[in-house]
Amino acid sequence: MSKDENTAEDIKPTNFIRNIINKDLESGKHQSVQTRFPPEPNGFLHIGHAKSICINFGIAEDYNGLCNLRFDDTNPAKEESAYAEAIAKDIEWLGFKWNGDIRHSADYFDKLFAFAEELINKDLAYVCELSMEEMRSYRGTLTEVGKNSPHRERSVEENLAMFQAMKAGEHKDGSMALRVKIDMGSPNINMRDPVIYRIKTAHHIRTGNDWCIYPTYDFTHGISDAIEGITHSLCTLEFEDHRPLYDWFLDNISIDCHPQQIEFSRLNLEHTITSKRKLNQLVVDGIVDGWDDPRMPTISGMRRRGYSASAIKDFIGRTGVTKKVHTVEMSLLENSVREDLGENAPRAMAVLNPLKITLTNYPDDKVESIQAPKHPQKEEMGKREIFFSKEIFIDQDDFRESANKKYKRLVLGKAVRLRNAYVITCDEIIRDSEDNIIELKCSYDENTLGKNPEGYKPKGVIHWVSASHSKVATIRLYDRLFNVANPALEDDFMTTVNPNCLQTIDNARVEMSLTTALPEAVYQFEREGYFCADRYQHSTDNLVFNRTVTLRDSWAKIEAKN
RNA sequence: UGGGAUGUCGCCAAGCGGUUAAGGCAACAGGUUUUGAUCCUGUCAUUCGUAGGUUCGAUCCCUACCAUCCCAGCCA
Repeated sequence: MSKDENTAEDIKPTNFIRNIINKDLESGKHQSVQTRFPPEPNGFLHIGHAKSICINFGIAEDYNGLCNLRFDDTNPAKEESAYAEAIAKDIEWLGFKWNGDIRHSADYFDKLFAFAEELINKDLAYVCELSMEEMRSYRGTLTEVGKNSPHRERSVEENLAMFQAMKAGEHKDGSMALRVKIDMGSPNINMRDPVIYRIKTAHHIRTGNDWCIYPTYDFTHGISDAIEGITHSLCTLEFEDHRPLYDWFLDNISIDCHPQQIEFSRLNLEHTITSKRKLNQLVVDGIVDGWDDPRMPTISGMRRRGYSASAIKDFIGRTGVTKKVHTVEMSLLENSVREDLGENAPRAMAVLNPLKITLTNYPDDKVESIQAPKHPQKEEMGKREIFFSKEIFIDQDDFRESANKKYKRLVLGKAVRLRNAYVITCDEIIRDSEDNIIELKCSYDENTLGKNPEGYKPKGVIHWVSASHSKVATIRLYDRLFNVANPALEDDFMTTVNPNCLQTIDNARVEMSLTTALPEAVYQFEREGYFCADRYQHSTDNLVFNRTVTLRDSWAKIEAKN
């Protein structure tokens, strides 16, 4: 089949990892695929994790394989159960299902300890009493080889006894560590006798106070993969240098599974930051309201913003999988969000900055009910009821006293179409004592409901809301969190925070159909953008909508040019 | 200056010795439109980091150079 015979649905993602898997399946190296997603429960998942999730779970799905969720909980000092719970929820929300129960590296602590003893028995590991500072100086530098620890030649028996003593809590934190005996002269610093167990008196979220020694990531990760029968261990580029160590452990312990570690590049997004430390700083410093603030690039933040799981997954799919360090433009994410919401979000009208209009020729007490489509292209989505009356609100931006032909909205003396309703003409401007426009007197053309007026053409279409049949709502307009494309490159990323990343409007007016909006429901407010009823603060009595993303705005471009 | 990686359009990204160098996003120019939205049409790399080489033929192979990223936690 040639490329242009493919429909969009037929196009399966292709990338270097899938190519490797395809070969492994063809060659018979593997009969099935087993991946894993191994987050450390020390923070919330962000857009970068979403990529890893999509790769690991996505490959498992597409190859009819399985993907485990395993918390990489080897550092109790940093980990919290609350994070683990939030992470699991985020993955479920994204729509992925892990294989069996949630795993934990801690589940393998006993096995890991036994493997460490095996290495000692093989004279491949030793207890080292060098302080951290000493160990650093013994390690050498990038260009100078390291030198052997004075404790490197302890007897197996002594090492075994000391390791047991470490485990028994007979030594202070940091006073000694179990190291593996590889090569202090290796050009790869990771191979210069890395530590595999350290003494750390801390309460662990899974094992409580059972242990006072904990295995390091390098020792734990590959072995955990092997225990779980992982075929392809997919991780990010910074672990490339660790691969020789990953392989060394599996080659030197008694285990009959040797997963292949494959590294891909992290996802970087313009105008955002994906460093747990920095995201945490935004939370702690009160720049945002929490890890799930709609401005945060966390999964839960994007969810609260109104981004759907499918939009996020679509975006990840569009960014591809390579080993090239890259930074993706925000417009790609916004495109995925708009595409999804444009298709699925019901329409409604909301006036952000109300300007009152009185229709002088409309009966005082008349109220008309109009059935408006929920989606202009999808009739099957049904209708909603809107109300028309003598007093209405339009947006302040949709009126000008005078304007050139390019301005397709309401102008004094000119006509405009009210979306889903009549054509009106502006007759008079009412001002307050300070010369501010506070009201417009207009006349409506009663023969224009659902049909074009005779003898003249309105300039455009604007949205509106009935004064009597609308509700006040709080609307939060979000903008990018950072003003520069790559805040991580700045000396102090905090100085690039966009002071206007949130604008709150509390006197917006929304049509009545929105009073039944459920939290997390996303609507298109016509001509404005997509808005999501806040997951936590929105209710029938207190309407709160977060702007997910604006509509594309070619008018803004035209205006900017002039 | 050691080791590991990467360099194809503004941003992503296919390509795997013979292609008119896919596609998406962005941008630009038109058309439709009761959302300046959507939708539709068109334009957008004689060139693949640079320089040599191998070959009838190179983005794909070789060599050198250049640029960028990662590594000196008892973090992951």
